[in-house]
Amino acid sequence: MELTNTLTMKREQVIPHEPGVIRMYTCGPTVYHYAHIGNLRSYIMEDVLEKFLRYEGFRVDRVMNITDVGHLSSDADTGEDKMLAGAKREHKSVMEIARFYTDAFFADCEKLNIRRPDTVVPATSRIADFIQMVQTLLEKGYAYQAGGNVYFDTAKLNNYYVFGNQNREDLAVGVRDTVDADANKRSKTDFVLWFTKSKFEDQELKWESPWGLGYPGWHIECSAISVKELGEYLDIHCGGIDNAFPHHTNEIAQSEAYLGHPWCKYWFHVLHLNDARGKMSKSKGGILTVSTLEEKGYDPLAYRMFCLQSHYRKPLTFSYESLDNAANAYKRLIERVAALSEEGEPDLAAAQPFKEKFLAALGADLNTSLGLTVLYDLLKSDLTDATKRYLVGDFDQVLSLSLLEKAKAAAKPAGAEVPAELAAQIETLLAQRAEARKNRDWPAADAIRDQLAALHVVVKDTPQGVEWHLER
RNA sequence: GGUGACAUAGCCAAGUGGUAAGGCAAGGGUCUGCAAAACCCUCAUUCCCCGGUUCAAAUCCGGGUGUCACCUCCA
Repeated sequence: MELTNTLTMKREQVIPHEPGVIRMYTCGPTVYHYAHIGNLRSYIMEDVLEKFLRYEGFRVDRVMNITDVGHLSSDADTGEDKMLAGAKREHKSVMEIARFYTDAFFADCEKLNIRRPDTVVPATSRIADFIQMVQTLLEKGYAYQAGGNVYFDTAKLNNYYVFGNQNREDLAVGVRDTVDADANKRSKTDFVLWFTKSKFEDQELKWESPWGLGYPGWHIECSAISVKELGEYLDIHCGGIDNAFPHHTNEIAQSEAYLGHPWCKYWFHVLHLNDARGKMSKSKGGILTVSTLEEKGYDPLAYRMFCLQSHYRKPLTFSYESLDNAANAYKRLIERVAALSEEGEPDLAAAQPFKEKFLAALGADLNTSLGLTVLYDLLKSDLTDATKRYLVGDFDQVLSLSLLEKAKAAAKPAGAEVPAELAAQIETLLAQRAEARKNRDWPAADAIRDQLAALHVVVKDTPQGVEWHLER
């Protein structure tokens, strides 16, 4: 398949280091708060990428870290550790917070059909590896100690700014005056590998190291975990676009200095979900979570549909109007699938051209919007229902919209999940309505239908008789 | 100030030189006591603006405008 590689800003054919195997790393969440739906957009698109690569026949080894320590809200003394701030806010220990929000994150992922990566590594479980990597960087001359901390020396690199055409001078000029400089740094772009001089006296989590009691910088974990779990050559590194600089830039600096050779070939960055005010972010507040959507009556998978309708390389603006579009489209899609007969055997030969179109759509820089169009084309085609169902299931391995499952649930006989008491009430009302209709007492019949509607019962008068089902 | 991305109907969106996919919404129709559902039909002479290249441009080039992001922690 082809992907836009942020490193080159070009669409490139993905050719893994080892044929047939894709090694994929994803920056996981910092677990100090609930993930918002903007965060989740990235994870949805990465999930589609992973599943599509599998669909194409690759073995995909995927690793994700969980940032549960040392993620500073700024690089200077005014900063605060996010984990610590979360713990303080909720009067819990840092580890309690980490566990709680890690679980919450994966619960949200499950609702969105995001597959949990094979390997999930909390940063705090790999401190020894971080120390070893920092040690090696010091030995190789890429790091220095100052003011009690260990810093990466970006001046040792020929090409530090790997994404885009920025240069040191421009960044120096552009620095915002609200950001305090760290006097220990030899140059502005240097970053901390290991802290011993904690700015936070009450920092809970500290570990012994050759440089004293302290904790890791926030870039080292991804490099160390990735190299250990996936080896010296990484194929695809994923993350939100905001991580390109400085986080991914620093990861590349560390990893390549440590390994002594190029490290990761493809960088997959998902652009942001914005709202009317701009980027949705935890630090700005006013975030939307999966729970928020559920409370408003949306199926989380309607949000997945919303994301799939758009391209990962484009900023997406969230609005309830757009989400309603997607939710309607999703609902109607399920209805169309539910209407397909389950009889017969699929005609695989007839299905093949659609599979190829789907492969071509997703293979072209993960064009999920076009992939969805292939799905609509197939539903409109003159294929047999069995073949259509087969293709829907096949595509859904990648799209993960639970189309067949939802369709099956939608097709369940009326009353299947209705408590007996309610069912009896409904039956009584239906009988009364039938009587009223028989007597051509339309106002009474409509009034009863309104009563049923209040119970979330939708009534249909078909030539075969009266049908009803619960509102979804 | 620097860097980058994006700009297609009411909304989401495809399209990468050959004459504007698809979805949602909307309007009309069939069906219905009326609805709902389903089905059928309609819905961008035009792709932010101005120039240029070309037989041909939404697509390429030049110049504008606008929006967003990054250069602090963020997916």
